[in-house]
Amino acid sequence: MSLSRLAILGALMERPMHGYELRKYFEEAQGVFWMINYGSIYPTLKRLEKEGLVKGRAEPAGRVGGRITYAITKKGEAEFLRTLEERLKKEAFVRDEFTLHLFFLDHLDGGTIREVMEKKLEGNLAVLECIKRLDEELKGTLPRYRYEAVRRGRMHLETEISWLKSTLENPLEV
Amino acid sequence: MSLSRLAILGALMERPMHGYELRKYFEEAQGVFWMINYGSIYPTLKRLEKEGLVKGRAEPAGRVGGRITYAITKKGEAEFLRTLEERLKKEAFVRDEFTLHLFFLDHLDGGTIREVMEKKLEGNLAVLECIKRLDEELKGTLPRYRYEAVRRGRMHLETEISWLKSTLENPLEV
DNA sequence: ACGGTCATGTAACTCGTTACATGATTTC
DNA sequence: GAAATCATGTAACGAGTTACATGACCGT
Repeated sequence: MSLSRLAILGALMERPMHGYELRKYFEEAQGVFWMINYGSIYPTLKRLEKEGLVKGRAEPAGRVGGRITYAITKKGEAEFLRTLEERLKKEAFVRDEFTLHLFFLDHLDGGTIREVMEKKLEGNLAVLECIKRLDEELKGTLPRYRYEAVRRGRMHLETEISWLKSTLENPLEV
Repeated sequence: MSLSRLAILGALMERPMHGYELRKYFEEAQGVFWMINYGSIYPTLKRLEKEGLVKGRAEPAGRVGGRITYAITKKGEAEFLRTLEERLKKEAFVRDEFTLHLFFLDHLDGGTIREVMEKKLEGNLAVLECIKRLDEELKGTLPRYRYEAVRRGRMHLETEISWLKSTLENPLEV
């Protein structure tokens, strides 16, 4: 099962939603970490419904062009739990794009490298602020592992920032 | 330009290689962080050659089924540098699969969660050992940013391990 | 009456993975 | 001479992104 399918089922485990709402949900709940496009949402919902994992109903009923709210079915719940466990158990190889870029960075000139690093640092500091706010706001209200996800994200961001700073402090001697 | 294309060009910036050798190169140089499949290598090499970014020659010449060694061209070098810079400059959104899983972890039972976390911890500790060895072996011999890539990988691994440990120490009270 | 945002959808495309097929060369 | 590894390739598939198209509803 694809990540998008799992993500949608997972969101619907919480409450029924329509397509547009799913997008909002991911933007608000974890937009910093993970996102899904409309181009994935609607086809995936259709397919999930055909397989009986979710059930859609027009709401308000009969309105043309109105929204379709999808709820997860019993079968969908079982499938979600099974898949989540399965995915967690098989070690996923993480292809880190930035690490690959880093391996080739020596080919670029010092000025470009510095510029890129500074921009990354800036971006990461902004995201960190965002996560800290999330953390403050949501502390205590979140389920255990949802909070752990935020904490983990924050820790990795802080590590990245610390690495960027130490790298910037020791510029490449030419 | 796709990641695979960039990766292949980047490897060929170092020295000419044939397909099989490229795979070995990534396994040895950065297998912990990044990998490429044969299913990507050969078609990509062909396409790169058609575009004049690399040049292949049979070696030893004329042998049937023998290897084809590819070297990067001037055009390829220019394209590689341009693309690397371009990619670095546009902020890439990182879709972290494990974070998504984490957001849904509360749906699983405590035993399964513990099992998964322990396995992750074990796996990460093994990879850390591997990176530490790399670090020791290669310290001083690596170009600046290639070494930074290793150091960064190590730092993030240590962060992940520390997060896993602290999470395991505070089991979910049921 | 206009702009914004709510809301659904499709088509074309790129990318990458997996599995398979083939055969040469080396090593024991 | 058998097994391992070197070496190249293809076909089918699955997943995700981007861009586009359409139209309703709401506030000012």
